[in-house]
Amino acid sequence: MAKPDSDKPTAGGAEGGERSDFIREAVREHMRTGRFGGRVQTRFPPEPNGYLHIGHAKALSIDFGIAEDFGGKCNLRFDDTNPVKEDDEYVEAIKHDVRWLGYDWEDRLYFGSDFFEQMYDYAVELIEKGLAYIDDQSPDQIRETRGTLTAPGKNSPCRDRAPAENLDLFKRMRAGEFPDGSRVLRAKIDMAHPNVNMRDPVMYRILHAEHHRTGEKWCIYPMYDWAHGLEDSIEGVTHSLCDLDYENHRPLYDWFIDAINKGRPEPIHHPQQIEFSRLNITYTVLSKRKLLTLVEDGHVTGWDDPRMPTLCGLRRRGYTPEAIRDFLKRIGVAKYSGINDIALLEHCIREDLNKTAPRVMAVLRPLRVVIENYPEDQVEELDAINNPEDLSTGTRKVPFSRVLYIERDDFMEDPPRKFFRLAPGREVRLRYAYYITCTGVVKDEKTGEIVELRCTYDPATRGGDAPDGRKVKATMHWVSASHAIDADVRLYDHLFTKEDPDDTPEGQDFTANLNPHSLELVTGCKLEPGLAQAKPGDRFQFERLGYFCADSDSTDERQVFNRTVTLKDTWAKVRKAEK
RNA sequence: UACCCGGUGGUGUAAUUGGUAACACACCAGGUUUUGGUCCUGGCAUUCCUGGUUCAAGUCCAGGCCGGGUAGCCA
Repeated sequence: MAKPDSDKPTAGGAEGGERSDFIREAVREHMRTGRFGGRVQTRFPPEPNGYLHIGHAKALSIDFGIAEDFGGKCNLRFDDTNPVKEDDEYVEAIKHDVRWLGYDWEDRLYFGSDFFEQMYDYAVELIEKGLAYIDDQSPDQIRETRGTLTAPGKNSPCRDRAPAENLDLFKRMRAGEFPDGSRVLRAKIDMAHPNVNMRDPVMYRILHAEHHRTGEKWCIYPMYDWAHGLEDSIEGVTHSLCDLDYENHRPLYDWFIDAINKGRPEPIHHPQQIEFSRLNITYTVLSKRKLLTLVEDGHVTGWDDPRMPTLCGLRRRGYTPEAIRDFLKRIGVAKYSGINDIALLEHCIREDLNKTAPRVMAVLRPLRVVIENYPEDQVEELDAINNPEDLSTGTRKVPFSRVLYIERDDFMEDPPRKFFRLAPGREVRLRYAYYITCTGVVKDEKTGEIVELRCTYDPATRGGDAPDGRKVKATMHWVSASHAIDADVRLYDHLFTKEDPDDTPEGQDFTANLNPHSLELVTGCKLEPGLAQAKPGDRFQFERLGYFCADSDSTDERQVFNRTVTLKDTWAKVRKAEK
């Protein structure tokens, strides 16, 4: 399906959906004029040399999204033209991430290396037409004679080699007669071209390396610029969507196809490349090189560290595919290279999880509370709502007893004006339980640290409502001390302290802006007992704190949770404003 | 001082393709609330500049200013 010749105008959604951006507009115009026979075919072309990150997800959402909007198809194609960097391990990881995000390439999985033979034949055609030549210069010589951005380059002494000799040399290159780096095949374009990419670019280099798919079959490998457009052409891709980096390369891709088609009875398919700006997010780096540095230098624990913007990192952090796709939809597509506020991503995950994550009570920094007038051995099972945004998820029972834990932050001995929570003599509500009043503070004699609160409860307020209608200013979460389970919780914050991590003093790199507090490990947390059943990947809202995701590091004795994102916190804002 | 591409609020996008600036996030101010969450209401831009065409310009034209990218046998 959607092969070059199945040119049936695409049905349903062929209007291009309700979304409007400059690419969809162009495709719509192509549909109107019949440019590609009413066909839309895209592709997502990662190189299998690393893990996908949210920037790739933007490309994914454009490639698959536009195909879907116009009733077309999107291929998954691995661009594997550099055997020394690529590996099967990445192929599998990438496929997994693409599927996780919710995109389906069906049976259209391709590898650039599947087309090596065809590309070789095209190269032979160019040589025969005198449009490509073998250059014996060294890499250094080629670089030196390329010229600069403002000065033209110089012709290679090999440039006017006869086609027959070029062909012979090219065949011998393939046959393995020459060592790595000794020769290359170059396109014969123009060494004085103002676009440096057009100064006789290298098409093939000699690389005696084992390829993850073709093994030892080849010892010459096509350069990306030569291969990429041909892969698109062979697959019948109508719209080659890519980021702005390749804008200056488009004339070259067009030149290659035109050169192949020159004098050819059956011209090969000529895709239309359209470039969009890549994703930038505040407090984040999104380049493979920088992400690799973070991993290799141990600034994070790995590619799936929950602070990483990789898809595996975001997944472990607790992000949902829905939230990521929603974010990508909201930021749109354009050519302007701006920077997106990470707050929007956080908004998207909150919005998703608010509707879907079960609420539970978890005390991160426990403060012991004894309800003095509550019977010593009594335990009550109280009803708690699982999700007030989705009552169909029902209720659960949580145990209440004489000794509880509350959050240390929820008590202040000497509270400022706007602090609504517990304080000496003050009454608050324990969620789904009772009103309690603080009657005493127990301190460590040596350190002065508060170790326990003494409180009384009002039995008439069971469930959290006062029959006399009296109000409290705060409702707090809690757990029963004897029933709670233990957990470690990882609190994550932005990986960098600057919106633009590259904004550094002279001589320093982006790692100078690493946030030393991007991970805070909190041990000895107390969770409501039901959480013992949580499985890695399960997401919850810890009431009043944020959204958390059970981590694979959890053991039978101790659950481990990662904080996906905090709840919006106006109290934190108030405190910050008063500082 | 070469070539390519951009410029609409704090941020990212929109504007029936020439008809009087919209949406979201952020921020600020209120309301509701058994989560200081959610939800609701209100506030927040003379579209980089200067000229021109036009009844009418964010949209078209000219010049300028500013920003990004480009010199791998990487992709």
